[in-house]
Amino acid sequence: MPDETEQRLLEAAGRVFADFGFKAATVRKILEEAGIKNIAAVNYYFGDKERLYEATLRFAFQCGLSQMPNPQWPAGYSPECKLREYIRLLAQHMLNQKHPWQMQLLLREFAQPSEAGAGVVRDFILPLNRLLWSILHEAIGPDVDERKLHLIGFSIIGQIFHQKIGAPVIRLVVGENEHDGYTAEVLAEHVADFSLKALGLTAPKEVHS
Amino acid sequence: MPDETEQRLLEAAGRVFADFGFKAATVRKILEEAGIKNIAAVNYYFGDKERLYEATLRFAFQCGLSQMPNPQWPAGYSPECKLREYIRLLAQHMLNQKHPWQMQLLLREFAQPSEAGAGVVRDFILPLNRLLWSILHEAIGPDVDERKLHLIGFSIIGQIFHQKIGAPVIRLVVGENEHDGYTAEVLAEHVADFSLKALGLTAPKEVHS
DNA sequence: CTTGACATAAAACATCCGTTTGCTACTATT
DNA sequence: AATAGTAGCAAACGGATGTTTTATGTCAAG
Repeated sequence: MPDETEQRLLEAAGRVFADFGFKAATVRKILEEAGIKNIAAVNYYFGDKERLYEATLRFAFQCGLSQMPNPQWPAGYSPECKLREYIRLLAQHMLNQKHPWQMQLLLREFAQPSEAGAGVVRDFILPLNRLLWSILHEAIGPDVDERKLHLIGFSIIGQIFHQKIGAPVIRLVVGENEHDGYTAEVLAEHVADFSLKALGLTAPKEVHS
Repeated sequence: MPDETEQRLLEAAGRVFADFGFKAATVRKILEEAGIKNIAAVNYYFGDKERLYEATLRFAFQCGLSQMPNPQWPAGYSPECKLREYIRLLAQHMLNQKHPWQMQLLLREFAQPSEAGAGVVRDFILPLNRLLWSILHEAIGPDVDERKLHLIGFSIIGQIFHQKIGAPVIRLVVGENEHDGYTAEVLAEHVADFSLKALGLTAPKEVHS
């Protein structure tokens, strides 16, 4: 089956690239991970290693990340609820990812965008920010400096990203025991509480706790 | 001069390791960067590439990061001011670093701790967190869940780390023009305002803006 | 049945990388 | 002056890696 091997190649490449980075990931390791004995498969299907990487990036984007929120809320939905839900969606999407390598790969490009990934990352990050900005705009009011709006957005996203990117170190700092309790739901609720209060918004659903 | 070359080797290794990561950084590239023609210098002074990496990590830590705050405030200093100052110190230290590769190297270990760097990173991150926790403890009161305290700390640190780690993407998102205005002072003030309000603390120095 | 395109397999190639080795120059000690 | 230790240098080695080439199998169209 022709395209089946190509698919396995992409998934295996995703895992290996995510684990080791572009340079440290070897073609032979990817092939072994994919269970393919044909050493020339990468060059046969993708030309060379670099184009395999680009394809893997695009694959990770289409497969797991373009399905992100873009939720359609009913008219009259309060901005507070929208914001809380946005945070919950983002946290769940980043932390409960079924295929962890997809997010790992994107985070690699996030910290050090390669030429290949700059466009892809921007296509993923920018809409995420635009949506958040529109919510914030609605929540705070129209008379806010645009730069302030951006900074608030980064403050919110930064809290979530930090929990994802820094997870290994955070685990060391608080101990495995406590860190196991850092589920997406717990983190989302904390970030939402923290951020909503920072914006001076009444926090809905704060009955419990 | 013997130790001079060793020093140049360490600094060059720092830059190259920070730029390319451990695997992609080659010994020959480091030597070229250091202006050393002796190909065996790395092995001569450090044994092998890996021990050079460890030494570089330790060097980066001692040279630029152990000088971080640990400030001694006068008695009676309000927790609000302490917190605001802590944020400003951390932001300045992370963003205004004279030798960018030091922070870059640490951030690499932050996202993907190697065996060599786990201890070093923890020695750098943990005291930072302990100090912040003590401030928060003082600011909020003794009757706060410890886990909540940790989460608040990560929310604050996460905002700053995100601005550092994600700088390339953030620059793409908001444009170079606006991003050039994201100085350490501006970011610190925003993060402090945001976080202090989230904690329900009165924000000092908020007269301007 | 033959042909030709496609997929797999395995060997081979050229390059790069970390490391080792042998050598030379210099310096301080005896 | 002779010796030992240190530092720099360049060639070379062994191994890994990306890629190319050649050979083999598969299968549908003519």
